[in-house]
Formats: sequence, C-alpha cells, structure tokens
Amino acid sequence: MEYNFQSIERDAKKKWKENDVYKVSNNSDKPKFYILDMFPYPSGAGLHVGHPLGYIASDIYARYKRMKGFNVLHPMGFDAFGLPAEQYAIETGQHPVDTTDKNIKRYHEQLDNIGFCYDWSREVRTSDKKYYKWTQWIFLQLFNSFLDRKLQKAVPISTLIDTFEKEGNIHHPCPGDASIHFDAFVWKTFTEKEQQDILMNYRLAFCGFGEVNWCEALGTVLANDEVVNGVSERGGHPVVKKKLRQWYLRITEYADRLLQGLETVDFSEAMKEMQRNWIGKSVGAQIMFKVHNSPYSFEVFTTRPDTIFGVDFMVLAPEHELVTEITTAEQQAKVQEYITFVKSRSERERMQEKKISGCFTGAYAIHPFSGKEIPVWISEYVLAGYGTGAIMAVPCGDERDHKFAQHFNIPITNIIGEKYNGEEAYAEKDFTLVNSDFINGLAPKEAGTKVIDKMLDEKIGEAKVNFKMRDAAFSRQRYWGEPFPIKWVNGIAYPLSEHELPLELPHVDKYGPGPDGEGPLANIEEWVNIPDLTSDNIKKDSAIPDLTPNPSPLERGTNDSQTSGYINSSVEEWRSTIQFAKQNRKEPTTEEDKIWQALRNRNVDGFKFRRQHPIAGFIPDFVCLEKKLIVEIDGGYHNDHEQIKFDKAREEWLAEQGFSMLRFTNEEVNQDLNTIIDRIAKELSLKITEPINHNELNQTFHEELAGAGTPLPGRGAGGEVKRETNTMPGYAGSSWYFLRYMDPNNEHTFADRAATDYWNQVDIYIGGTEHAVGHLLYSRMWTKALYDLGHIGFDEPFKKLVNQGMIQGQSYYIGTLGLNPIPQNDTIISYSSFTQTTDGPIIGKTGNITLNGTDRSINSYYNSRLKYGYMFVDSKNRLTKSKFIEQLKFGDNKEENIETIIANTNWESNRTESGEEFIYCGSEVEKMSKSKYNVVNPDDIIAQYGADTFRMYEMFLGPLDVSKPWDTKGIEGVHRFLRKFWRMYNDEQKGWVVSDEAPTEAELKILHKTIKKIEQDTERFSFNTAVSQFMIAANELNDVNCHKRAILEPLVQLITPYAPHIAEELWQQLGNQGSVVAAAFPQWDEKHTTENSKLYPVAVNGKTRTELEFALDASQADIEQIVLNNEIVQKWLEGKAPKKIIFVKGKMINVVI
RNA sequence: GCCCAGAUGGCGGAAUUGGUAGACGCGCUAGACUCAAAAUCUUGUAUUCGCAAGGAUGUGCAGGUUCGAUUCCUGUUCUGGGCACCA
Repeated sequence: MEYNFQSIERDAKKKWKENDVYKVSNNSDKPKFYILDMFPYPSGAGLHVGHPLGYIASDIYARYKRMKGFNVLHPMGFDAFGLPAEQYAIETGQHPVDTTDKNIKRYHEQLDNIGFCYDWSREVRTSDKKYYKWTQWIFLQLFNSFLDRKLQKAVPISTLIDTFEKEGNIHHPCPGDASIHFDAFVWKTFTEKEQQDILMNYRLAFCGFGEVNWCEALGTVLANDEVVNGVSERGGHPVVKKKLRQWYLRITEYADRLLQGLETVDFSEAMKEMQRNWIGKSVGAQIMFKVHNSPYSFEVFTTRPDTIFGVDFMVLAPEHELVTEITTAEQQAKVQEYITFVKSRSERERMQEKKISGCFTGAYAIHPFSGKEIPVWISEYVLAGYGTGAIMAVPCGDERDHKFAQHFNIPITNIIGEKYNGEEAYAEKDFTLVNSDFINGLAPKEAGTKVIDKMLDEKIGEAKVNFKMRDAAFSRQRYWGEPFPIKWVNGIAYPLSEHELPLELPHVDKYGPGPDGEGPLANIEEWVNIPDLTSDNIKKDSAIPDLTPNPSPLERGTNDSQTSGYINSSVEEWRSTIQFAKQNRKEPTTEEDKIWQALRNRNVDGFKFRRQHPIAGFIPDFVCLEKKLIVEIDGGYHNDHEQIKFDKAREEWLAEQGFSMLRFTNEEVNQDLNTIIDRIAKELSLKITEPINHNELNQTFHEELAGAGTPLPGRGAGGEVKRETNTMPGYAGSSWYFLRYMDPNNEHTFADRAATDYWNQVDIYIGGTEHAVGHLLYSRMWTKALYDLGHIGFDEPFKKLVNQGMIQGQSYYIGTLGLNPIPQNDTIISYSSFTQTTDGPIIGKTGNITLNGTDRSINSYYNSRLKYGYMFVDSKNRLTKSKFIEQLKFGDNKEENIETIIANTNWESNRTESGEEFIYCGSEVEKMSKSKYNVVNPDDIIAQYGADTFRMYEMFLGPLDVSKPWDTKGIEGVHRFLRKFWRMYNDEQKGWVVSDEAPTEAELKILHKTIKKIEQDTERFSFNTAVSQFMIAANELNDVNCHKRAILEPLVQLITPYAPHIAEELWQQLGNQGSVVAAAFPQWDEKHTTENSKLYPVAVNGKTRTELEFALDASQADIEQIVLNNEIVQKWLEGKAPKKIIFVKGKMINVVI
C-alpha cells in the first residue's frame, strides 16, 4: 500500500473533528500548560509559509506536552483591527468588516489545513464587539487609575482625589507635569475642569497633545516610514509636524517595574537587553542653568555631572520652548531658518544624520559654579522628547559633542588631562579630573556625587533618574479600531459607565479623514453628538460666580474696605479656604506666635500684618497686604524636597504678582527676634504701595497654576456631549488577548478570576523578535496594571518567550541584457520579479533597477545584495528546472565577477536550439509580502506533499530562531523520509509488514537513543535536529531490516507531535483504539542508551592523528601507556618525550610534545 | 546614527558545557533496476597536493587567550530585525 497522504490526512482530520479531541477544559486534574502563539493579522495575501513556522513549533510542543500528561491550552485568534484593512477599504471601497471576515475565513482554512491542535471554541477576534467591549473596559481601568510611586502600583484615581483633599500633591509629584504643585487648600479652590486637568496628568491612560507627521494633501497622519525626505511616500506631498490631541498610556510610570520584571521571566538575554535599552534608564543629574542677562533659565539632564567644568557650550532641541525667547536679534533669522529645516525632518532622519548641523542662538548660559558664559546652540541631534530637551555639551568627554565643537570651532576645555588627545573625545571614566575647581583630582564617580551634593545645597540641581522610554501614543485618527469609551463635556473627558459598553464602532461608507486632522469618525455627526444623552447625567463644570463679598473676617480686625472681594470661586470653596486658614490660626507654632506677638504689638511702621490670611490659593504665615510683603517661617517640614519645590513655585508666582517674601527659619526666630523685625521693617520701607485686586490675583492664580498642566482642549465646550473620535491603535487588542483565551465567552467579565488563576501565566510564548519592544512591553504593562487593580493574580504575562525567525521570500529578478551582460555603474537593468513555483515563474511586476556604484563597488553589490547568475527559460518563459542558477559556483573565488562566470559558460547565442534563452537574473531575500510577489502559499505545498511533510520540512529548515529564505526544493528529502517511514509498516508489494517478533538489543538501542534525542531536542526547541534524528532512526532501522511492533509502535507515538496525520493512520493500523493524539509519549530506558566504550580521537599537539577505542572505565594510566605505544603516535613523536598528555574522559586524548 | 542578532561546503544546516568541523537533508557524480521515464536502492561529494598511502589548508576578516577555539576575548566588514502611527 502506498503512502497516500491525501486520504490519510483527510481521514485523520475528520476523526479529530468528530471526536472534538482538541477541546480543552478549565477543570482538570492534570497539571496545566499554556502555550501561545502571537496571533496573526489576517492580511489579504493570506497565510504564507512564514507564518506557520512558529505555529508548527508551538503545535509540536503543545502535542508533546499533551502526550506528557498536561492539560494544554493552545489557542489561536486574530488581531483583526489595523491599518491595512482600512487602506484596502479606501482603495477598493470594501468595508473592513467584510474584508476582515473574508481574510479570517481564509486563514482558518489554511491553518486547519496544516493540522494544528487548536481549540477553536476559544478563538478570539479583536474586532469583535464581544471582545473589544473588554478592551474598552480595560482602557477605562487604566483611565481610572494612577501609579502610586510610593507603593509602585496602580491605584484607583479616587484614592488620589482623597489624598489631594487631605494633603494636596505634596507626596505625589505630578508625572505629567512636574511643575504642578498644590496643597489641599489649593486643590479645593480648583474648579472641576482644573481638577480634572490635573487628574489627567496622573491617569495611566490620558489625553494630551503630541506631534504627528501631518500631510495636508492627504489629510491624514502618516507613520514615520511613510515619510521619506520630508514628503509622503505616497504621492510625494509635503509633510509637517502637527500637534494633535492624542491619548497616551503612561507606561513611563511602569518603567522601573518593567525593568525589574525582566529578572523574573525567561526571555533571551538579547530580548531583555533590547527592552532594557528601550526603557533606557539612566542615572545622572538635572542641572539648572541661568541665561545671561535674561530672566530665563533652563534645565539639562546629564549622566556625567562630574564633567560639569568641561562644559563648553549648551545645546537646546530646536523645539525647546525657550529658543524663541532667548535668541538674540542678530541671530533671529538664522535660528528661524534652522528651525524650519528641522521641522521638515522626521525623528528617524534626525537620528540617522551623520552631518553635523546646528545654529548659535546668540544667548549665553551662566555656569552654575564658575560663572563662565557658555554659548547656547540649537541642533537637531538634541531631541525634545528625551530628558529636558537640552544638554550641556562636554566635548572632551562625549564624541558627539566633540564633533560638534570641532565642526563649529568651539574651543574645547580639557578636564580629563593626558588621556584626552585633542583628536577625539575620551568617554571612559578611568581618569582624574583636572581644571575642575573643587573636584580637581577626583575620580569621576566621587566627583559626580560631590557635584550633586553641592547643587542640592545651592538649590540648582539634583540627582535624577531619566528614562528614554516615552509614554505610548494610544490614539489613531483612523476608523478601523476600537472607539474610546469617552464622552467630552466642557473639555472634560468622562468615562462611559460599564453598562454602556461596548461602544460599538459605527458603520461608515467613507473612510476619509475628518476635519482638523480628526479621524473618519468625526464625519458621523449623529455618532459624535450624543442626542439621547443630556448633560444632566454628567456632572457639569460649574460656572464661576463672582462671589466672596466678604472682605475681612472679623477676627482679622482689618479695615481695608476698599477691597471688593477675595475669592473668585464657589462659595463652597471659599468656605473651605476660610476653614483651612482658621484651622491654621488656631495652632500656631511657637516661632510663629513669637513673631505674631512682635508684629501685632509693635504695629510695624503703622502697617497691619495678617496671620494665615489667604491670597488667591495660598495661605502665607504673615502678610502685609498694603505693602505686598509676605513673611514665612520654615519649619522642619520645609526640608522635604517636594516641599522645597512647592515653596519655590509659590514664591515665583507671588513674585510675579508683586509680592515679595522674607523667609526665616525657626532657629533664626529663636535666636534673634529683633533683627528679624528690623528686617521686616526695612523691607516695608523699601516697598511701593499698590492696591491689591484680589479678583485679578485669584484669576491669574487659577489660570497659571491649574493651567500649568497639559492644556486640554475645549471639546464639548458649551455643554454639549461629544464622543471621542479617535480610535485605539493596533496594539490595544493584542495587549491582553492571552487573558481572553482563558475564558473567551464570558459576558460578565474579561475573564473569570478562577480561569485566570487556573491558567495563570503563559508558559511559553512564541513569536518574532520584531515585537521585542512594542507589543511585549505593552502587554507586560497591561498585565501589571490589571494585577495591581486586583483583576488577575500575576504581574508578568509570559513566563518564557521563544523567538522565531522570519521566513523570508526569495524575490527573483530576470532581465535581458543582450549579448554583453556586464553591468557597469549606472547601468539600467530592466527586470521582472517573479515567484518561482513548480509550474514555472509567475511574473509579478516589471521595472528598472539602476545599479548605483557611488556607495559601494559594483562587485560588492554582486556579492552582498544580489546573487547574480544565469538561468534558462523555455519559449513559454518557464524555467528549465535543472539548469537553474543555484549550481553556479560563486564562493570559491570572491574576485570572480559575472563576466568570468559568463565567459565560463558555453553559451554562444541568445537562444539555444531548444528555444531556451539566456537571460540575466538575480534574487534578493526579503520579507514575504504581497507587494513583492514573493509569497509562497502553504496550501500549494500541502496539496503537493501533504501537511505532515510541510510541518516537518518547516522544522527541518533550520533553527527556529533564525531567519532564513524559503526554498521549496529541499522539501523532497522530507517527503522521501515520510514515505520511507510509511514503508517500514506498509510494504508496497507485501502490504502490512509489522511483526510481533522480539526486538534485538541493537534495535532497542536505536529506538531508545531516538526517544531520548527527540525528547531532549523537543524540550529545547531544536526541532531541526529532532527531524534529523527521525531520519537517522529510519535509516538505521532500514539497515537492520526491522519491522517489529515493539520498535515501530513507540516510534509512531514519538512522531505524533511532528507528523500527526500519518501517526494517526499507523496507530489505527497497529490496532489501537482511540486517537494517537491522546496516547502517551514513550519513555527511554537508560540501559539501552549507555555506551561502555568510546572511540577516542587521539591528537598530537592538538591535531587529530588517529582513533583508539577504550572502555569508559579504563584507567588513565593504561590509556596513556597504549596511546604512547601506538604506532602513529610514535611516528608523530619523532622520538621526543611528550610534555604532557591531556585526557578528557569520554571526549578525547591529546599528546603535547 | 543608535540598540539587538547572525556569518560554517554548491545550498539549508549539525557540532547541547572549550574537546574528532561539516551530522541530517538538498543538489550534483557514478552505478543497479527499467524499452524508457518516474519511483526506489547503492557509491562518492569542504578545498588542495598526491596514483596511493598520506599531508597541508579550512567555520566572514585581523588579532588574542588555551595543550586544544565554529564555541571565549578585542577590533573590523557585511547581512537581518527594531528605532515609538505596519502589526
């Protein structure tokens, strides 16, 4: 009986389906195992041979684990939202719902064709409203939480509101804008809009503003790689940076935990390294530099505070807000020109640029210690988004700074000493500082600490940890994605309540962008405006009444009747202010009381002082309103770093309003009260009196301090209720899908806690390295947030990650070059690209390639990029298979060029007698994609060779984790092996040949050696060597002509994970009941696999000269004796005595002369 | 430019912990079976010198450590992946 794979595979699939063998239960006595693939994006091109590589690997492992007695969860689904479907819709008018559906159907068939053991009842689709309901729900969890930095965990935002009401944000610095400082009292004076804006700066999912690549002509936002040289890839329209309202995930708040979490997971070191670098934690200092002759100052972040005395210039990012403020008149034009140039460039281009560019602003910064004036430049190599968007440049210690200084002839200060050669920067840290004032003679490390200490003393800087990672942009101005469950009223974002979910994506007919850079959803008026929702059920921002006619509470004893009012806010807020002040007044500190008695009794210079009297949002210790003088006593509480910042912010604001401030410490008050009073008197006499407008004060206070955060748009201004028109990006759905598989049909929660507790972490996650930073970081963050909020019981989603390489396509090019096919630089080759199939080439596209020799020589172009050669096609443009180029010897002489190769062929005319034409060809290995016409469809392979062959061949191609080009040719070998395997059971002439004879020791040895190897290789994902071992076993068993059941039956079980269909058929033929997929994995017996002797390689001076067999338990002395007496060894010894003999038991023997 | 990875016969690759480089397969070579082809089986196949025995060279390139390096270290070239709106 022949190996008829078609009927065998059809029958096996039917049987599995009928018996529902892959159904997985959430209840089992067996230990659980969760093995997951990265789910595919169902593209229109269908599944290509690259997709299944990882899927086959995980399928083999899943089946293996199942046979080893585990309850295995091995699901599959579809990442169905995304840009390509929308792009396709724009081009063809077909709705993404329909195309996605169609594509998924196709993927389904293709996946089933390969014979995977998925439990399809658990399938998820991210574009299904039953699924994205929970994507939206999780988004709301993030929206309603913030990361408590002390606890290092996500906490509901309501607890933050409680805290703000008690103590302000003094212990919770604002992650979105570190300049926001307020205490409880101030918080209460904020309007709802102001409060919400501040809360937005804390939320884990938040709305802000971000720059995007905006193409006016296309009316859309473009991805970085859609922008080439400042114009759109499609159409070549100009692209500019535009600020748009965007949603973000505050992943930066998780930076430290994402780093720490890497220690607990089993990812490859390379993968961890990539994530670490992406997060980019660097420890250094933030330093304030004042601008000379200007009220401005700016902060820089540096990892090398020790090099502070080597600063020769400063560089601001061209987008830095201070640039326009500090640029001098004469530099104005040049700076503008440079900024315009930078605006046209993508971030990628800016980073890639080797050419140095920049522009002097004309301004100088003051060195904080030496007072030296340092020129301030702008340059594109400083990015606005990293650190503070400004750097201090130390040319002698940093390569980029050095090049910049050289390019612009900026004098370089040497603080490194002899190790700096003047030619290039010295970035190492093994030197002693010179020319560095108080850190001279120190090593960089101590110097850094000393500098930071000194900066802290002088309040001009602090130690700082900086992260390269930025918050993740989480909105797209697109249609085909999850709508945000948010409604806007008066510029405040309100979450939908849970019962309003899912917020369904409305059906559209047009996919074009909306007005002002908004997404297509903005075009649907009836969806954007929510007519059935009145503003009543949303707490509206209260209008701000002009209240507080109460000029002076009695107990203050004032008579400033000219003041119209104090607080421009709600009565409620004003009352709480008074309450707060009153409370303060009741409990003066000893020092406060001392001053108060002095001021009150002496009535200094006839001016009245008030104690704990509110000014706008602040309650100073003492204030003289007539002279706008504030006196503060700093208690111990003011040593807190956050408090210092807060005080500073307060002082600055008050200064702008004309208030001056005197600060005294408790000690000063206790030591010398008279001097203090004198100083106050002096200050009062110096000041000019101006009337205070409390109303105005109050307003500026609210505008400047509350508004200091992200200016949020007035969406829904005027009280209408508007929907958010952005949609979520592709990675939203994929950030949590692994949880949904655990309980895919639950309508009450994203996944039942019992289910997530049972399945827990994904034990093995298989996917490509291209997701190293994006998807993996996002899903890790979502998992951590869900864990923090108590929804799941683990905070890392993937216990072990296995990387899979990419299977690339071969793109072939053919071109007719006539009789002199030697391309020179600038030669234009007309070509066609085609896919090589077994029926011959299918021409994809035609075009011209210009060989451009400016960057690399034409020869290296041959050798590296394209593999040129020749081939023959017949008159119908079919390849004549046997003469294809691959045989060409190209490697032995790298100098050999195409000319020699052609000269060596016996080709004489353009077309041979048989009608074959000599043509020129090349091939390139690149990603498989529809647009490159290099997609190989697994269905075609399976139709010809069967799924088992396909599975084993993909595994046989090479190690799972390396990328390799697809090549259909080698598949014959694997197919041959399966036929050979089949014939061990079913002889073509004799039929069924399996006997019940007892096996010989040699046969048992083959079997057990194979079991051991297969198990070990499977465990370490070395599937290519496992397939080899199957081949070796089949060859060896054939050599001994073995057809014994005792050997062949376990072999069927052994091959089941790899080739389940043929195994199922043979399992039946062997007379077994039930399916082989539920059978046990065979065990090997050590007694059949251990050797008792070893054929040792014997080397002289490291070169192997002969082989000698010794028992494994032979003594070293005996072995040395025999080795030295060996004829061949004697010959190489040439009569000399050996210096030593190295003997490694079970490995080798080396005689050293 | 920055981060990560890789480079071994004509080709895909093997060598699991520093110990016989090239397992297994493709392709090719010669042969058996056949009218013939396919299929199957057998033989050889890193390069090079040699009739052979045997020797020399050889894991991108240049060095280093070691009795011994594809494996570890330094430098370098090329290729692939990522670089924040492809998923």
